[in-house]
Amino acid sequence: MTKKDDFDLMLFLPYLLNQAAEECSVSFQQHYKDKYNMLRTEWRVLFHLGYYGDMTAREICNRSKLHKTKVSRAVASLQKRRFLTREKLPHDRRSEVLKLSPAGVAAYRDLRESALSYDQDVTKDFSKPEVDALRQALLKLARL
Amino acid sequence: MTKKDDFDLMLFLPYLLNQAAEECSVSFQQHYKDKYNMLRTEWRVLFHLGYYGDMTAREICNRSKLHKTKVSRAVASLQKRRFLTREKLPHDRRSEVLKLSPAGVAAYRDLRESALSYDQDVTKDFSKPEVDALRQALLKLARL
DNA sequence: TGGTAATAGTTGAAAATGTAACTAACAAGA
DNA sequence: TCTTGTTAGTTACATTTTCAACTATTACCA
Repeated sequence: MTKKDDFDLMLFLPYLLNQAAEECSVSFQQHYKDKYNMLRTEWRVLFHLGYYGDMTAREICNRSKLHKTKVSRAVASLQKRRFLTREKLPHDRRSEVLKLSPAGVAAYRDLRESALSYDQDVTKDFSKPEVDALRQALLKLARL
Repeated sequence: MTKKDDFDLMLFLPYLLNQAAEECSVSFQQHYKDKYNMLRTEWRVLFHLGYYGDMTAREICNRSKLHKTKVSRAVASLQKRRFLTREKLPHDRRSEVLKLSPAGVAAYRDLRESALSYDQDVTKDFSKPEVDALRQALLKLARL
């Protein structure tokens, strides 16, 4: 019980992934948290809309794997702060297309810059092939 | 706004890490959640004690980077369910050594097996060097 | 048609988390 | 000793998240 089985906690993937993800998430937070007063889920929604273009909440759920209640609340909050607008679809009035407002687009563009430079900064201690391999591995693990 | 900047959301590290970590965490959850009714923080504490041996809450915080309130609550909960005991240190009565009870050890051993086989399963589509590289990269990102 | 099932999205209550303030114990210098 | 500062850990309160139930709308099919 003192140490060493044939299992190294430090190298256990879910644990390691969580540690790395937390570290990155927390340090990236400052970019959107203070400046735009956004939560993690909110900037994710913003990024999806900014990057992929207009879509419904359901589509965001599918792509991001965020739960629909989380998305629903993030959307409500972004709307209240005029970062996006919603519009019922004429042929299916259950769903609504979400569109970024000009302010939303501006915030997206700004945060995209932050993200880009953050990404460069966090990967600067890796070689190009290392980073590519890492991203591919993560994509596979995330089942994307 | 429609697509393609010189930034790929899908490859943004904090996002990708989060997706991969979520996927793994959620799918590993079933092992400790249903069987032992534990939360993520709780099995983490259990694993630390099981793997590294008896230690104080503070030491768990340092190693795991979990916040002390989280650890405090996890410890309280594990104690209530008789997975561990606490004992004040004679020379510094602020801190307490945490020790797994026999039930705690049993749970740890059982979950360690699950973890081991889960880890093997999730990495089975990678070559050995790939997995090693991945773990090293994650260790670096997590600043461990 | 009418009836059942499925889907998009919202809401309320319960559980979990984060933040800050707190208690208790120690430390160290005047 | 007294005062100030630090550390281990807990608690209270506000914010988030989760889960399940809900509304409204569409889909299917007898």
